[in-house]
This record gives sequence, C-alpha cells and structure tokens, in this order.
Amino acid sequence: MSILQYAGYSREGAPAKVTQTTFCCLNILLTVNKTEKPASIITSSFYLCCLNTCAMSFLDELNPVQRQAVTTVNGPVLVIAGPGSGKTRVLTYRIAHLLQQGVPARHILALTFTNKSAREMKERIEKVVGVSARQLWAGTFHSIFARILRMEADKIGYPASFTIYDTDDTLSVIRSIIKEMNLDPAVYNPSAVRSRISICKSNLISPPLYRQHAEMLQQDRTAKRPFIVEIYERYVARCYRSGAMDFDDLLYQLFRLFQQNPDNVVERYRDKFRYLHVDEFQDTNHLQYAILRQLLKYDGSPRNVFVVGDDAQSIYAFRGATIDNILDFEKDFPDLQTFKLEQNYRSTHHIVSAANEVISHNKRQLHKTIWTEREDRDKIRLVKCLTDDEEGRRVADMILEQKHRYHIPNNEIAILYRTNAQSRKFEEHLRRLNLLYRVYGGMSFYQRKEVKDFVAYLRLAVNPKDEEALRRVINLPTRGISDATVEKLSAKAGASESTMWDAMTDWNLEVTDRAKKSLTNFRKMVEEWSSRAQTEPASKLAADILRRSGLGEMLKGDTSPEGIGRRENVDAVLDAISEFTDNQTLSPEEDTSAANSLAAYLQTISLLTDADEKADDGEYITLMSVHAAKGLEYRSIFVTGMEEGLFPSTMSFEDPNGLDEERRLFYVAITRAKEYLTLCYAQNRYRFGQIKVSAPSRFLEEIDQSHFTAAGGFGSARLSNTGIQPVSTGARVTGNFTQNRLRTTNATKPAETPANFQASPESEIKPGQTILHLKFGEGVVKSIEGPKDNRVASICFKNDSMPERRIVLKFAKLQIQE
DNA sequence: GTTTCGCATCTTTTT
DNA sequence: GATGCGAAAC
Repeated sequence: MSILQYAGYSREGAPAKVTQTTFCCLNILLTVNKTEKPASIITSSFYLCCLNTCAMSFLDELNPVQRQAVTTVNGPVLVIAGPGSGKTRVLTYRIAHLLQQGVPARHILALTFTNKSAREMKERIEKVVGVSARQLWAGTFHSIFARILRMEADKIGYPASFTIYDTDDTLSVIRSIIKEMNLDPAVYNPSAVRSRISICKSNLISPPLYRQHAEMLQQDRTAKRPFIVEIYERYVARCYRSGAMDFDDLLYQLFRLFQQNPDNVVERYRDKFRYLHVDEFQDTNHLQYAILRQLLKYDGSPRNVFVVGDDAQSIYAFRGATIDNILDFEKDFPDLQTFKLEQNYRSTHHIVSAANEVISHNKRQLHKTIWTEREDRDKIRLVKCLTDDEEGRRVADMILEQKHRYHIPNNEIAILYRTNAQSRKFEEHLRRLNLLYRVYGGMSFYQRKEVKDFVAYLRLAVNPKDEEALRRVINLPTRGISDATVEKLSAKAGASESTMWDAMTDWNLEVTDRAKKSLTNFRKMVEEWSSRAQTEPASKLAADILRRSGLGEMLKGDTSPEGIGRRENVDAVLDAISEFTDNQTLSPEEDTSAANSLAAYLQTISLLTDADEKADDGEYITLMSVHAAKGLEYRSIFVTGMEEGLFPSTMSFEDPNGLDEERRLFYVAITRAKEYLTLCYAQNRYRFGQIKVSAPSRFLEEIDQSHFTAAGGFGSARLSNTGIQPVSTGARVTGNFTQNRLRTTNATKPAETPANFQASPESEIKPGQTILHLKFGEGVVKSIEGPKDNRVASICFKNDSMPERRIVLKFAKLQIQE
C-alpha cells in the first residue's frame, strides 16, 4: 500500500478524508519536529516519516511478545492469551498492521465472539488506520456466515430471504413433530432432542449418517428414545421446506455450500479472505473448525491464519466447543508459530494469584503462568449471607460503599451470577437504593412477545413458507382460524411434503366455509405484502403491515401500562428498520434491493443478543451471567451465589468434565475484576419456591486464604474447615448511613437523580405542570387521559430524543416543579 | 371459536 | 416463580 493510501487516499487516487487520528499524529509531529508547515502542504516524504512514526507508536504500545505476534504476518499463528493479557489489543493491532502493510481491508476476515466485540474492534482499527478499515469483514461466525449464505443461498436450494429460526422456533418445530408422531413429550423432551440434533449438526452428522451411526443409535436405544433419528429427519426436511435455517444450519449449510461448490464458491472466498482471524478460539466447535479448514487447507494456500484463545477460559463445551481444536490446529499446521501472553495488565496480585490457584485444580490444560505487576488494592472479600435476600441487600450496600469510598462509577461495577434467574434479588435491592442498573441476558428486546409477533408478520412477507411465523400470526389478532384448522393445514402440508402456505389453497381441505374464507383473505393479504416487498422500501412496507394485519389496532386497544409499553416496542421495531436500511453497509457483490434489505434486517436481528444492543453509554451497574461477562472487565466485580449445586451447578456433577468447565467458568468470573473482587454465598436460597440449604462452593476452598480479607467477620462464620473467615461488610450499615451515601452518589448525576427528589402524589399531577422524572429529567405535562385509576400522561421532556412520552402515572415517580 | 383459569412442569450457561 | 398446556366457561 502506498503512503498516500494510508493517509486516506484511495487506490483510485481520489482524495478521501484524512482521518482525525492521522491529523493528530501529524500535529504531534509538527510540534515535536518544530516544523512550521501546515498539515495541508506536507510533502509525501514528510508523510512517510509521519506514518512510520505512527506505525511505530502503536507497536510501541506492545510488549515484546505481543509485538512479535502482531508482526508475524505470514503463516499460521496461535496466540495463547491469559486473561487481561491484551488479547484484543493484539488482534486489533495485528489487523491494523496488516492494513498498514498494504493488505486491502476486503481481504481480511475477523471472526469474534459477539457482534459487539466485532464492532468495537472495527472502531479501534479505524482509529488507528482510518476509514479504509470499513471494508473489513468482522463479526460472529453466525453473522458472517449468514451474510455469505444470503448471497449464495440458491446454490444449496434456499431462498436468499431464508428465515433464521431461533431456539424458540426450533423447539416449537420439534414439539410439533413429536406430537405429529404421537410420541410422549415426557420421554422425548423437546429441549433434549433439540440439543441432540444440535450436537449432530456440530459434528457433521447428517440424518443419513445418523442412520449408520451405530454408537449414536445405541445411545438412543439405551435412553429408550429410538425415534430421535426420525425426528431429526423430519426436522431437517421441515426446515428446508420452510426456507429456514437454525443457528447450527448457518454453519452446517455453509460447510455444505463450500463442499458442494469447490470451484465456483470456495475458491472465491479463499481468494477473498486471505487473512483469517479468530478470537476466542477455545470456544469454537468442530464444525466451525471444519469450515476454517475449508478456507485454509488447499494446495498453494498462504495459510495466513491468526487465532487467539485461552484454554483456561473455555466455557462453551455444552455448545460443542472443544479444546481439541487447539490441539488439532497444531497438528494441521505443523509450522504453527505459538505465542504465549502471560502478563496480566488487568488485575491486582491477589486476584491473579487466586485465579492461578483455582485453575491449577484442573486436570487438562496448556501450561502457563499468569503474572501481574499491578499493585494490590484490597484483598478479596468473602461474604457469607444467611439468605439470598441478604445477599442481594449486602451486595447493593457494598456497591454504595465502594462508590463512596473509591469513587467507582456505576459502569465499572458488575454483579455476576451463574444463572440468569439470580438477577431478581439484586434488582430489588439496587432499586431500593436508587442505583441505576442494566440486566443483560434476560429477555432481549427481540424476544418480547409483541415484537416477535410483529417480526413474524415481517418474516412471512419476506418468506411465506416460514411455517413458524405462519403459525404464530395466522390467528393473531383472532380472525376465525382455529387451532383445529391450523392442525389440518399442517397435516395436509406434511402429507403432500409441501408447506402450510401451499396447503392453504388446497380446496380439499375439510374445514368450515368460514374458516376457508378467513384463510383465503389471510393468504391474499400476505401475498400482496410479499410482492410489494420486491419494490417498496422496507420501512414503509413494515408500517403498512402493522396497520393491515390488525396487530396495530389490537395493541392500540390495550391501554394498560403494559399495553402501552408493547405498542412502543412495536413502534421501536419500525424505527430500527429505518435505521438499519439507512446505515447498511454492503459490499458491491451484495444484493441491495428492498426485499433483500428487509430479509437482511430480519436475519441480523435473530442473531442479536441483548449484550449487542447498546454500547455502555449510561451510568449503569451491570448484572449478567458469568458466560455473558466473558471478554469484559470492571474495576469491581461481585461473584454471587458461590454455593455447591449452584456454582458449580448440580448439572455439572454427572459429566466427568463438568466440574472442570465450571472451574474455568469461575476462573473467567474472578479474572474480570481489575481492582476489587467480592465473592458471596448464601446458606439458604429460594429455589423451586422452597428454601434450599447449601454449602459454600468448593471453589472457595481452592483459593489460599491469605488472599481474603482477614478483618471483621461474624464470630462463628467459618467456611467449612479451612479457617477462612468471611467478613462482615456494609450489611450492618444504618439507615442513616445509607441515606448519606445515597446523596453522595446522586450528587454526581444531578440531572438524573437529584438528592432532594421527592415524588409528588399522583393525584396532583395536572396538564401544564413542569415536572421532574428520575430517568428522563425535566418535562412539561401536555395532557392526561384514561380512567381515574389508570391515568396516562403525555409528557414532553426537555432533553429527550422522543418528542413526547406516555407515562403511566400509577407507576411513575414525578416531582412537581415550582 | 375464543378466553380464561388452574394445574403441572421444570430451571445452566448461548449463537 | 414463570411458563405452557388442558379443560371449562363464555
């Protein structure tokens, strides 16, 4: 690549924008060199000097091993990176380095674990090398592969607008098949069947191979579930007829595509992706690795592949991830260059030592020793609680205390737990103290019922064969199509090996005239959308669908607070579609038609998790599962529910490798902490609606007690017989103390939670008043409507993107302003 | 054909 | 403690 290109001039010679960062570098250089030339007339040679320095400067930020890894550009590279060792930085700078070496961005592929980390990586690269990074393909395995499949779908018999079935859709298909086959759902547990099918796909066992697979068949017989293979067959056939792929299909079908089209497809992608990068390699499964091999292993391949991972952080074995991939990688690429990043830049000494001690109990691992230069702040706090409620209360209190004493902002604090269900108690207590928080991993926006309903209509417009979408909305709002009719349709479709969509036009269908009429109307309506989808902009069509389907009416009719929320959620989908179609960046080879953009939107959202939704813009405390915390870091971490049976989970006891995986999970949890780590456990916890008594987690005993705070403690509170004394902390703070804390913390964010906030009685809120809302700030009440016991105010907030918000007074806390 | 209520069922983690 | 399913009432 030429210097000019690097500086923001494209290959064609047209001047593009010089990035701000480049300018920054220039300016710094100008100052340093005492050159008085303005940036606009700098000569190429000066640029050269400048750019080299620029390049140097980011390589200078790396330690010797990191730098070596980054600058090893050719051939296969494996980086074993301990927690906090600058893994992301190495990956980012490696790509930046490639771009700087003249590798065009379109030849670089980066596969990350979440959409969010892909986005962050792209942004960081762009900061270093400028807009040329935009052409980079970076995303999750699933999203990148979906993108390829969309372009090549016809070659394996799928429509480009194929639907992606999420776990719910998949389960519902399986349930329906089990029913259709008259099997007992208690024996054929749909989730168990689903995961078995998923394992098959991840290991490239297609239904015909399953039929020949003596071991799998034997397993099924022993489990008294001999018909799984038939369910699998029907499931695959049904998905195919519906033009649908499940999550595993996105990988499996891509593998098939590549396998069946060695000349016209694989070759193109081999040529396109000349530099492959894989983040979190330890969490890839066999199938993902097989696809990587397809792209890498062939005669004359440059084999430029750069994978980063840590076997100690492998926590997705349940999804088929296997450490064998790292071992196979070494076998498949004998000239592999391996780098170990062992210096931890994230955490203090106590935390790193504790992590090392814990992980040393695992049997099978690649040897490495993580060390840190970071000085200790506090020791690790161990907190014993009587109940889960006390745990919630004390964590909330400790957060308040830490905020006050160490001035830790909310977005540097996270509460982690093994299961999502544990979030509830923390939410209650954080709310009690007026602390802002966000729960990740619960229900994401796109999983809400009303959103799924609307999305199902959109799916149908793009792909009428989508059976799950059809079933979902065919009688919503009710239009006289009963379950019986739907079942008849389904049976017809099954018998003729076609779809329910086709069965609707079958006049031999034995249903009432009324039902027939409804079906015809419904089909007409969808057909019309379907044809309009070819030409009309996605957002306009979507708005029409909301109206015509009757869904909009239905939601409008519900004036309950929840109903209004639902209506807002559906409107938010419309906004999201506009935003998506406006900002979509596609490469030239991709179809940009209206129909395709709606399909692309639908495919994208089914791969979103709520962790991807919004950047951590606000001042929120984070609540999430340990799994979701992977790759993240916070100054203060609370790992909660450290009890036998919960963490490690009871489910892990049966599997011989289960405990090791749980231990790795715990390792991931504690290494998220930069400075403060608190571990909590409760003796009694509500599960099943009943109190369950449990012992402290065995993992706690694997940490040397010298890392725990020795001070304080309830006299008798001892952790088993190790002599570790859990400390007493904020649990005993007085009400007064808490009040003071509240004011202090709130004082940092006056606009949102003023210290003297006091909600006015609901009855006193009247139109025309200026009011204060804890979240939205100051606003003017425009109007109030609804029955006396459920009044809804339309309020226009001063600093808000929405022109007006509808607030249910029964729940809202508003303070009338003078 | 539609709605509502009560019963039973399970709870790990996620793309 | 939520969610799904079946039965009974509308």
